[in-house]
Parts: sequence; structure tokens; C-alpha cells
Amino acid sequence: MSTDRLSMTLQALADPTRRAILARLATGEATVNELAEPFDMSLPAVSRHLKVLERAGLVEQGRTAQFRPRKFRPEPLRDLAGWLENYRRFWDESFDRLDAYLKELQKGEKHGSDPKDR
Amino acid sequence: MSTDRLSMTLQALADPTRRAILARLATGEATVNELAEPFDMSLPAVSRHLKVLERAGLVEQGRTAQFRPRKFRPEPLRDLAGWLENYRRFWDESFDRLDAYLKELQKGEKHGSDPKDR
DNA sequence: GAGTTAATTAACATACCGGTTAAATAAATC
DNA sequence: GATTTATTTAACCGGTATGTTAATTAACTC
Repeated sequence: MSTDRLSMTLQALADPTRRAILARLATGEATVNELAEPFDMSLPAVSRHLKVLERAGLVEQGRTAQFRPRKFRPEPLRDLAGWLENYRRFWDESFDRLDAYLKELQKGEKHGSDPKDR
Repeated sequence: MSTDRLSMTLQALADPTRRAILARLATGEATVNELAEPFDMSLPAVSRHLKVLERAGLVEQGRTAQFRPRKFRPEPLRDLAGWLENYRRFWDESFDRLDAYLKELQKGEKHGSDPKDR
């Protein structure tokens, strides 16, 4: 397997079980047992899927007592989205205007969004 | 390997050689020999990479004399981008405003963009 | 400290991936 | 029709992925 960041991310996501785990984690932290519950699969198998997601930087391991709660890390997805942008013009008809809008955002708001907006 | 569309797409993209091939094809059609040229790899190896990309629907095979020119198909990337959108809010600070803008686009322009714009 | 709960590691099996070289197929050219 | 050019298929190989069950580690609980 290729070991560059993007390849690892794509590889990690190329499995429905792992995408399901990620979707679950996007709703909040969870333990391995909780994550394994929906799947017809042994615990070690899930544990290994998690290791793949961790290697890709999509999941982070915490530690509380005998629990190792997992947490979702979106950064690799941001990078993947960035790579995908190179191809958006091939399918997105309104890409030109979207692109213009994004450039506008970037120009006028280098400081980021107002915290009270969230 | 998982055989659902999204998994196949991600699997296909999870290899730097295949991403390079795709990048090349995004600039226009090319034969297998042309595609293989930049790589330190046998022709059959490239041929098989192409088959993976084709299975994912990212590449289409043409036929002219003894040549089988390959063509880029962006649709699976559009779908992947769609999937990624579910997670954008996790990393994009300006997602709220972008989302608003996209909704605006969708509302006001159901007919698509003006052809003369392209 | 014995037992329970949470999770990983070890050992193993099967299948797939990505590369190789050699042979086969397909169409053009001499 | 023999040769050249383009490409795929076949046969093979080593490494890795994904699953299993059994054993181990780690921390809490009684």
C-alpha cells in the first residue's frame, strides 16, 4: 500500500465498515465496543479497522480508565476535498461562479468567521 | 474488496500511479503507451491500473484501429465530492455562508447556467 | 487478590494487490 | 501473408488486507 497521506486517507475510506465507523464518530466520541456493536464482526476486526483510520489521521485515540474512546479528526477529509477541487470544473456547471465566490471569501476575510456566528 | 460504487472509486484513487494517470487524462485523451510513458513500470501493469479506474467508472475506453484511447469520466468524483459534503462542516469555518450561497444558487437557477457563459 | 470489563496482540487462513515476463490478440503496413 | 505496433491476458510471485479464535494486557470492582 502507498504510504503518502492522501493514499492512506483514500485507502482508509475505501471500506464501507470504516466509513460507517467514521459516520458514527462524527456524531461524537465512542468506545470500541460501542463502535463494534452495529457490525456482524469480531471485536479485533473492528479494532483493526480503527487502526487503519488512525494511521490515516481520521481517528484519534483517547484514554480514560480501561476505555479508549475514539474521536473523529476531519483534517484528512479537508485535504481530500482540496485535492478533489482540482477536478470540480469537470462536473460542476456553476463552478466558475462558485470559484469567484470562494476567492471573494478568501480576499475579504483572512481573519476567519466571527465566533458569535457559531 | 467492497464492490459498491463509492468504495470502488476510493479504492481506485488510493494509488498515486492511478491518480497520476487520472491527472494526465484530465488534460485530454491518451493511449495506453502514452499513459505508461512517465512510469517506471511495465505496460501490463499500467493496463491493469487502467482496468481498476475503468471498473470505478473514472475512465472510459475508446477504440480506433489498434489503439484504445482512454478518456476521463468525472462522475464518480462528483459523487465522492457529494459524500464529502456531509463532513465539510467539520473543517470549513465558512461552511455556513458557503452553504447559504449554494442554497441560493439552487433556488434561483434551477434551469442551469447560461450556455453562453461557457 | 479474584473476577469482570475493555481492548489489543498473536497466530493463523484466505484473498487480493501490484508488479513481473511471456504469450496471445488485433489491426495496420510492407 | 509476414512483420510491426498496440494492448491485453495468462501465469506467477511476494506482500499486505481482512477476517477468525485464543491469549494477553490493563484497569476497575467486589
